[in-house]
Amino acid sequence: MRAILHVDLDAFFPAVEVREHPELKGKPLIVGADPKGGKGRGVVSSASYEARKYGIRSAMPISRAWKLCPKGIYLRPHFDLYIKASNSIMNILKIHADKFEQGGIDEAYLDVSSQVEDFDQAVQLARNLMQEVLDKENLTCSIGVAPSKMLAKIGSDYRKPYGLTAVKEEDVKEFLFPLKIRKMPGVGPKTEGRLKELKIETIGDLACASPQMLTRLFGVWGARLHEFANGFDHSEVIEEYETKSVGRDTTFERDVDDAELMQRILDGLAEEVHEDVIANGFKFKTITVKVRYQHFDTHTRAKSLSFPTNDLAILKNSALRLISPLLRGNRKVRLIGIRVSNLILSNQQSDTR
DNA sequence: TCTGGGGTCCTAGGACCC
DNA sequence: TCTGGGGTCCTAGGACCC
Repeated sequence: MRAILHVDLDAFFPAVEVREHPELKGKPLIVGADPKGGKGRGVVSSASYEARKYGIRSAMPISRAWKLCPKGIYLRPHFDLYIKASNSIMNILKIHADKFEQGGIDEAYLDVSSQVEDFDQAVQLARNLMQEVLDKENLTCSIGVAPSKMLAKIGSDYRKPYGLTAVKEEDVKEFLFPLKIRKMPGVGPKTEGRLKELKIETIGDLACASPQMLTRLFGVWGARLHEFANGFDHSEVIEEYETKSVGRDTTFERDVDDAELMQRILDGLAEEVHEDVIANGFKFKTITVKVRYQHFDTHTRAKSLSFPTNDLAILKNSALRLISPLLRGNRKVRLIGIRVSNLILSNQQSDTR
């Protein structure tokens, strides 16, 4: 029997802020960009449940959040605090898992198959974990218990906050089919729109759709969607991921057309990326720059070197050469960024590719 | 409503090699 | 003279996740 837990911390950033400042408890709290009286540029990172009552959600423009709830308490994120709290909690969870995979700052998958004799014991383990995290860290989480990662993830979201949802093998279809397609991990706004045009609204509709048609329209992803909808997901809890790329980008407070300013900012971003690369012992072969113009159309330019390097001067020069053509033509620029990929560990010899 | 910053994965065309 | 097929790498763009 396979038993997977997905643990998801409830409104994590605001919850940590409340823990540090108990007087904030019960207030509509919005962690994200500076709203600047409704003129701010940026988005909501995370909103407390009280703020969600006003319709405020993660990734919503902060200016819109301000209109919905001008009296809310708006905080800049304190990532150092969140990372510390996250690490403590992950260390608690890890102990109870055969295999452990962190899926972000506020969530993790645990394969607990050999820790339990049956499904009911897995549910009890989840219950104990929720209690242990609350006792030790004074933060709440929600957990999904299921035979697969995908179902566990949908489960953890099903009864938030401080909710436990267990989906047994024999109940999979009954649980899954009535859900909206958007609940499926990997179905975002675009895929939702395309599926709705095909009159596919629920996971049950998706399960009954022709897999050939889904593959034609969505490629390999379409085939997986169909399998997921029918409850098939054999993906494993992966202990270690390797970093594939390192990058930095920045959005200007106002759209700019000053090429010299942009060059200085790009140099600064290159220095930050370089620091990260050195700290992790990487070399890189590919450099990619990104420019987002005034109305959000975004372009990238990439160049692969014939050799891996970690040299800052090469990084800066390459980035400048790549970005220059994108900055001609006096278009106002909203964002610039730089990323390196094709990484190898710098203590390895160079022709590893 | 007007869209952050950190990433991952997929697609598709073209170059190039055997 | 009128054009194969498989594999890999590169580049640009797009969808998605937290």
